[in-house]
Amino acid sequence: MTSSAARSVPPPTDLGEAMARIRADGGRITDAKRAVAELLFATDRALNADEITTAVHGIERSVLYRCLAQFEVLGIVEHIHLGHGAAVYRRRGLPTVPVACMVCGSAWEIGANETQSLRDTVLERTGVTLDLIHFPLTGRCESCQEAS
Amino acid sequence: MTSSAARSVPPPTDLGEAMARIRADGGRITDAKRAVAELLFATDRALNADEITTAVHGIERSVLYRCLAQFEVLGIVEHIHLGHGAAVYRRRGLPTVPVACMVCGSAWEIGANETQSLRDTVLERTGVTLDLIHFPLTGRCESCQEAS
DNA sequence: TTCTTTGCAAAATGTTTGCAGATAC
DNA sequence: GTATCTGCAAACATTTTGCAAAGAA
Repeated sequence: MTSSAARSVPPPTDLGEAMARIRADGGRITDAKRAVAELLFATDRALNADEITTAVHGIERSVLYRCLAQFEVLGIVEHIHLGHGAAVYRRRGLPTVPVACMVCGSAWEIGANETQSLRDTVLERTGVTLDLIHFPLTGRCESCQEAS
Repeated sequence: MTSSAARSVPPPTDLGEAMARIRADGGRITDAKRAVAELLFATDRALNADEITTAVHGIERSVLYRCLAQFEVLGIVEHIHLGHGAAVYRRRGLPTVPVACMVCGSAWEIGANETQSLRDTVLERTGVTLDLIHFPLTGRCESCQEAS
């Protein structure tokens, strides 16, 4: 495996392209990888390691993390820290960014295009090209805001 | 200690007001609390537990975390997860939000006022009132962007 | 056949908790 | 005097690592 550049590569358009990318990098297609990839390509929801482990019927934890790490390096998946707990994983290329309430933990998504003006501002001020994926946009949801 | 509402309370304007707030809540002013609070009020930089421990000359780790937790409940400090490592803590009321490069870990700040249009959009779309403090705005800095 | 992957156990990290004795007020 | 705080040790949750055996191409 020739660990490559991750986020610079475009996301794969489908499961087949994802598998091909693993092969092209010298990786092998195993039951574990196929199952995890199929799961993540079958939904737009971001899943945590527990959820994936359950869905993939008892894949070993370290194996799961290693598959996900490989997928991330290859630009196939990305992970998000929604809050203080476990990270969640989703396939790359989804056009939304996460929004989370830091009080109750509820999560939403908004279109990445809606963040354009902030991205312009931050690029100008800091040189940072935002992706807004690794961590959610954080605040308080309506009910938690009222409750305070 | 009558654990109160945290983020809803305005930040204390200075160290004295912070100490008064602890007292008012039934807390005691100890050497540890005074030292940690003085440190955080003496700088605008967000510090992690290691840095605070060093600066406060060997305060016990669990005591430090308990002080910080109490300060957060009282609206005196806030913590930020800049990346995958330890959280950083700063006094509340600073008018900036963190921006971080997820590749190299470098961090910047931008004025909270510069995020107004995003805050309007997210409030309208999701009902979430953003604070953008708990997690940084994430992306790739200029050099990491070029390197990819 | 060769290099990658698995499965298990153990480590690492950062933070939290339980508890007995010390301390603030 | 009494509730809060400290200091220590142990637990905790999530993720990472080392290694020998199994598996993919």
